[in-house]
Amino acid sequence: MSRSPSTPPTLEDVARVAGVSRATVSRVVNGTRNVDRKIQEVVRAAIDEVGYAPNRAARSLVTKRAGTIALVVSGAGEPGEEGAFASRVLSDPFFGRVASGVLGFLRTRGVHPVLMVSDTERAREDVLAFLRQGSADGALLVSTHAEDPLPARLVDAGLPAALFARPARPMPISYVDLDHQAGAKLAADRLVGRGCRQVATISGPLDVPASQDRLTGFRDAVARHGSPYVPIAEGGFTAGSGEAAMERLLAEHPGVDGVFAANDLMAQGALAVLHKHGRRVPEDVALIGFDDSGPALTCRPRLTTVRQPVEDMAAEMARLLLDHVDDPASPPRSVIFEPALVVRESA
Amino acid sequence: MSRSPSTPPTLEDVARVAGVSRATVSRVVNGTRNVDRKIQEVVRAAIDEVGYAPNRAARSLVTKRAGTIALVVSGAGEPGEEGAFASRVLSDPFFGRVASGVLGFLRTRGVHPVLMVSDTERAREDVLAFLRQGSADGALLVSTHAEDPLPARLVDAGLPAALFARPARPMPISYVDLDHQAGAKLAADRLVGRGCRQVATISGPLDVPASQDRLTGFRDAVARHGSPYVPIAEGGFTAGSGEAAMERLLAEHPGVDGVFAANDLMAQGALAVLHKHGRRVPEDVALIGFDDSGPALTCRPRLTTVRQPVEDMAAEMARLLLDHVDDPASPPRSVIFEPALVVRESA
DNA sequence: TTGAAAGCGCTAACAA
DNA sequence: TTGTTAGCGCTTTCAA
Repeated sequence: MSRSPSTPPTLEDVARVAGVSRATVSRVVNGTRNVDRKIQEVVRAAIDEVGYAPNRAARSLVTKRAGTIALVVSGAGEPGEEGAFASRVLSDPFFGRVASGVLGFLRTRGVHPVLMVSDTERAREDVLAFLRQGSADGALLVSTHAEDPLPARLVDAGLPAALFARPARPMPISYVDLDHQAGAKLAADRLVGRGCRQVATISGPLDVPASQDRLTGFRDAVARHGSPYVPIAEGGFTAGSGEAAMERLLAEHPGVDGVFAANDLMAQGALAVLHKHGRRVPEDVALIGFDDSGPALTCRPRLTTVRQPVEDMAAEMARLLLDHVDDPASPPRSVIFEPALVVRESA
Repeated sequence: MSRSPSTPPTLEDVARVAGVSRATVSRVVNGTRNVDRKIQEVVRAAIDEVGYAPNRAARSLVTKRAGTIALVVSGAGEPGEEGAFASRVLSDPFFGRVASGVLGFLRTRGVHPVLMVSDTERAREDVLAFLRQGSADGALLVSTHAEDPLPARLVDAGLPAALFARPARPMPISYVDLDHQAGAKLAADRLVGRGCRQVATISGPLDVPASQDRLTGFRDAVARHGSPYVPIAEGGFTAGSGEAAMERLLAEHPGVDGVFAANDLMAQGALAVLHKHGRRVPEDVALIGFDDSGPALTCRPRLTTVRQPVEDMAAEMARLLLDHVDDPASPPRSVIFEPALVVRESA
C-alpha cells in the first residue's frame, strides 16, 4: 500500500521502483515477449506496489486507437419532440438486445461502446466529429429510419462503420441482417397451415427495407398457398400504431382470421384491439408477431412470433466493425441470419 | 476541398496554412479571448480548408479530462447466465429512460457516456480500471442489486461517481432518488379512496432500499386509513415474478380487492393472473403500478401508476457527477424527486 | 496579442 | 534481452 499521490503513477514511477527502463515496463504491461522472467516479476510487483494503470490518452496518442467505438441509434426525431426519440428507441427492448449483444462481444476485446443518438443534423455532425477526433475507432449503426443520411456520410468520410440492417440504398458498407422474407414465410405457412382463410398483415413503415421484405415475403408465401390478395395496414413499429392498424383491418375486412404483424409491439397493440372487439385469439383470429422480444412473453395469450437472433447479429456486427478497423483495406462484408418460428399461444 | 491525406490534419497543418503558430490556432479552437478578430477568421478558414478536428487523445493527455463518463448498469448476474443480465436490464424500459435522460443532459456539455455492465467481479474490475486509466472522468451507476459492492469500491478509490438510488449502506457519494414512500402513499390513498377494503402489495426485492421504502410507505398509509394488516408477496421487478406473486396473493387472500405492485412490469404480470382467474380490473380488483413505463400504456386496462420523473432524475444525476468532476473537493449531494399519480383505467 | 518551447504518458524504432 | 530516444498532437506557461 502507498499514500495516495496527488497524481496517478506513471510508467516512469513503476520503472524507478522496479529498477528498469520505461520501455521494459511498457513491454511487460503489453505482454510483449522478450522480457526476462525474473524482470517480469519484479516489474509486476512494482506495478502492484504503486497501483499503476496505463493512461489511455497517452496510449491512444501513439497507437492511434481509441479502444472505443460509437454505438449509434440513428433516426429522425419529429422536429421539436426534444429527446422523445431517444427515450422511445432506448426503451425499445429490441435496442436492449442489440446493446447486450454488442457489449457481450466487445467485452472480450477490451473495447467499449459509447452510446450516441443521432436524430438531428446537429447530432449527426456530433457523431462524425466524434469519429474524426479519433474518440472512437468506428461506428455501429442501428437505424430506425430509411432515409437516414448517416451511413452515406460515414462512407464518404472514410470512417469505419457497420450497420444493423441493409441500407436503403446500396453502398460499400458492412452490415448484418436477417432473411426477413424467410421469416415472413414462416409466419405465412403457420397461419395458412392452421387453417386461416383470410389472412392480413400489419406492416412496418414501408420505406424501411426490412418492412418491405417482410411484406413481400408474406405476400409471396400466401400467394403460393393460393391466395393472391393480402390486405395490409401500415404501422410504425409501435404498439399504438399496431392498434390503429388493427382497427383499420377489422373495419375493412371483418372476416380476417389470421394476422401477421411485422413486430411484437404492433402485435401487442393488435391483440388489445382484437380483445376489445371480442375476437378470441387464436380461435377467431390467429396472430403472429416478429422479433421475439419481451412483450411477446408478457402478452396474453403469449405471442407466436418470428425470432431474430438479435444478440448474435449484434455481436457479428461488432466483429465486422473491429475487423474493418484492424484492416481498413478489407472490403465491406455482409452476414445474413436465419429466423426461426417460436410457437406459443397466439397462433 | 483537399485530397484525402493518409494522416488527419493537425494543429500544425492549420497553423502552416493560416500562417500563424500552433498556439494561436489552439486559442481560437478553444475560444480563448485575446486573439485578433482578423486572425481568428484566417484561422477558421484554414481549419475548414484542411478539415481539421482536434485529436481527443492528445487533448486529454494534457487536460487530464477524458470527456466521457461511464454509464454503468450494475447488478448480480446469476452465475453462468452469461450475458442474460445485460440483456434483461438493457431491455428494461426503465433503463432506456435513464439512458435517455443522461444522454439529453450530456449532449449539451460535450460529454459522452460509455455503456458498461458490471455483473461479475471481473466486470467490476473492468469498470474500476477503466476509470483509473482516465478513460472516463467518472461513473454513473444504476444498481439493480442492494449488495452491489461497486459504489463502495468507487468511493474507496476516490473516483467520482453518482448513483441513481440511495445506496444500501450510507456512504459519501452523490445520488438522486425518488420519495418512494410518498409514491406508495399516493397508491394507498387511491386504492382506499375508491373503496377497496382488502388491499395487498407485490413488493420488489426486499434487500433493495427502494422496495423497502415503497412497502413501508404503503403500509403506513393504509394503516392511517385504519387497516393495520397488509398482505405482501415479494417479487423481483420482472413480469414473471409479478405473476407468481399475484398467484400467491390470490391463493392466500382470495378476497383481495386492491393491489399495489412496486413496478409496472410486475403489475403487468399480476394483470395477466387476475384475468386468468376471471377477476375484472378494476371492478373486482383495482391495480396500481409504479414507474409509468411503456408497459403501463400497452396493458389492457391501461395501468394507473405512480410516475417517477426518471429522465429528469437521470439528468440530475449526470449533473451531480459533472459538478463533482469539475470540483472534486465539493461534498457529495443528494437530490430527492417527488412522484405523481397517473390515473388511468386499472384503479 | 502572439510565438517558442516544454511537457502530458506512452509506444516503437533503433542501438547496445 | 534491455535501454535510449524520438515523437504522437495538444495545451499552457513564459517571453517577447
